[in-house]
Amino acid sequence: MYALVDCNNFFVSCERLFNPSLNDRPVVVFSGNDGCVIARSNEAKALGIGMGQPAFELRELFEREKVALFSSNHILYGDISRRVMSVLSQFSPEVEVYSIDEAFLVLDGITMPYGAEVYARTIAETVMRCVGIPVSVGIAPTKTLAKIASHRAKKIARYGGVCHLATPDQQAIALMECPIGDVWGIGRRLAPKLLEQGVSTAWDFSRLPRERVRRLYTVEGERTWRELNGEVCYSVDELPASRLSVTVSRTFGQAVTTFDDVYEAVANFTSTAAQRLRRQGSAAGAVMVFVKGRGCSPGCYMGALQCTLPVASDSTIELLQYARKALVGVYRRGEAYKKAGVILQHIVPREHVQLSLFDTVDREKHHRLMQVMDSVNKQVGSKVLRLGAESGRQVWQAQRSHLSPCYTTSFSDILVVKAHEK
DNA sequence: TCTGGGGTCCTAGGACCC
DNA sequence: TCTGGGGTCCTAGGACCC
Repeated sequence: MYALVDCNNFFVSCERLFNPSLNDRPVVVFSGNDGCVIARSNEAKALGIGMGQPAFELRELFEREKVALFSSNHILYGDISRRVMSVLSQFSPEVEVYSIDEAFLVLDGITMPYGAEVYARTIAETVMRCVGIPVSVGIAPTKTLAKIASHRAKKIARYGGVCHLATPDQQAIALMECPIGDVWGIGRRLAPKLLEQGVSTAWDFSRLPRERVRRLYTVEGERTWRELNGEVCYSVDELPASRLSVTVSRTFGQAVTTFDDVYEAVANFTSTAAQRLRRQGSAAGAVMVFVKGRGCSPGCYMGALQCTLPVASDSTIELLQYARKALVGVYRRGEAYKKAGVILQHIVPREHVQLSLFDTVDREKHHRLMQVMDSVNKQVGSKVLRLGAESGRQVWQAQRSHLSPCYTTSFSDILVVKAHEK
């Protein structure tokens, strides 16, 4: 039995946590550069604001309805997420952190004297009391069904935030009421295709012959089919798998033209990516740099170039040398750039790095230096120690006009409670 | 004019080996 | 008309997730 715990309107809930005046008001959180809406309060959803909708389309509505606007504050959301996950780990020895706002819990073998539903309510109440974030809980025999259950927990008021699909009858009803496009694993492409064939609900899909599903929608489609029919195909992964690639990319706050400015951005991205690489104990065998010009395709310049390292590395210094080479290859004078990114590829565990007879780099020295940088930055603040190439005019930095304070991670941002004197 | 960022898996087809 | 059998690796494209 699996429980899916899903935070309600997570980014908005994080903003509300330290700013209760936002309760009952429409609130939205923007993507990077304040470009799109990526989180909405229920009040904002009711106004018809869509997920991913561009901000410029909504300017009038924001004004008229007095919508509270926020730039993404991922430092805050990440910290609150860790707290939620830490509370959840008290309720099951097997927890899979599936995303920043969701986790699967294995409930098998847990003593639940009042049953799974009461247990789920206790989970939700505890998260609310300890962290202050509202969550919905769905319980079912497979992850895909648990997803549907949590959906219902959120959508249907009488469930009060908890939905347990315990019996085959309850599961069948839930499937019949679940539009095919809402099924985990059926996306934007497959849903219209299935609708054309008269498959409009999860139930319809689960009734298709298995061989046909396999033939038309490959093994992934078949797994979804089996999960809907109660057969476990996806188990819980407690340890996050080591990444096969690490990407850091950003849209610039304004168009950037000079090589030095683009390089400064690439240096920052490489540094962040390399730090993520070291955190998982890996080294990368190749660096890819891509840039995108201003405007829309076609006609907008796009370039990407990969550089292979002679020996896989996790050193920011070394990776940046190759990133620079790649950038030199794709950079075109006179072009105005709106976005750039760095992708670390051919990732291997650090201890499995294939050495080279002709290697001239003192890897031990690099490694010790990176360790010092990482530990200092962890204690004192990210990028306090950095490469010179990362500092400069910072003209590429994103627009973030509606950023909230880092209430929980920065001393200067901690809320001050004032005592009013009479 | 203005539209995010970060991932994974699967398949088909081409190129190659014996 | 008939034309072996078995494999690997790589890439592009398509699909999905949050």
